[in-house]
Amino acid sequence: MITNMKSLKAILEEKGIKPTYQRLKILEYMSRNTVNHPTVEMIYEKLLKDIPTISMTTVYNTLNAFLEKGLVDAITITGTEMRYDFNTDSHHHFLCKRCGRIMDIEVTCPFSEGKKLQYGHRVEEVHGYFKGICKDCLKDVRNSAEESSL
Amino acid sequence: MITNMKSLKAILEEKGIKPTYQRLKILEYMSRNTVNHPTVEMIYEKLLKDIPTISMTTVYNTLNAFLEKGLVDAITITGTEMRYDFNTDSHHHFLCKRCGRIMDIEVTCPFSEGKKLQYGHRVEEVHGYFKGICKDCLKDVRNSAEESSL
DNA sequence: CTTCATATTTGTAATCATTTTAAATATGTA
DNA sequence: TACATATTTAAAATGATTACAAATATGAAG
Repeated sequence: MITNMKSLKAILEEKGIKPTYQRLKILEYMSRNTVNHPTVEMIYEKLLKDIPTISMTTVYNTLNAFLEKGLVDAITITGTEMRYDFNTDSHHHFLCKRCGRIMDIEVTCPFSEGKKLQYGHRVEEVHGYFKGICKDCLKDVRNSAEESSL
Repeated sequence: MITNMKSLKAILEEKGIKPTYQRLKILEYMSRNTVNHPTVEMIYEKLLKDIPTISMTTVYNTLNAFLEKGLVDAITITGTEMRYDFNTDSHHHFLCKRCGRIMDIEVTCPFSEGKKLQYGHRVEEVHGYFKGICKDCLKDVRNSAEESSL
């Protein structure tokens, strides 16, 4: 787990991205929030506390730069806004329709491998996700049902 | 393959959707265009020729109704606009970054089955897609390379 | 065939995520 | 210190989608 400023700086330099304060802070945020798959808005709102002058545009530009260099992945799963993922290792996601959380899912199969595609297309990206009701929400629903039947 | 007005009407009635002219035409379009995964715009532009008064809103409303009743699937793959699919059988997609075409992909594995998810979540939807360069575009690229080396 | 209630369609305006643009600011170098 | 370049910023533009309200169609009751 890489969380200190020094190695974040090294990561950016390695990718040929000038390590400005904003970029370091955005990368730091991403590296520390690997479970919530944040939106631009979420990142922006959080960084406002440290950098009161930061703009949405900077967050957008920075994430697009990170994306190009493979520092983050972009995931379109909610249908409304882009989610970003610091974990660029091959994995899939689960979106809970009730609480809205996005969780990582590990699946190994011809789909997640991608390469075995027989159609002659050159596969560059593999995206997989599920939608449904997450474990925790299922528990909540059960609890509510119990309450209402008292 | 269901393409005549009569059975389209039956499909709508079966789902409790009143078979208006617009809805029949939209369903007809969907049933006849199973390979291009159209946008709302594409459907709208085509139907304008038959129904000069049709509105975008009607196409949106109708597709949302179809979606709710499971007559079509919605796929978010380009990141910019929703694509609709008349084929609601479990399958995945390939988006060509060069020509923009979306092709059907058949894959059978734990991911496409969905059910085998070990995390305790209730899976209601399975979405999978690849991005890359399609077979035909790869050929084009090769041909261009040959030309430029003449 | 009229009247009325309801559903559908339509056009316009609003919304929301994202991109574009241009000015302001910061950075690095001569 | 001065200048060229990159970055950040705010504001405006864009584009897909939804909300809204008026117009139109539909279907049943008298």
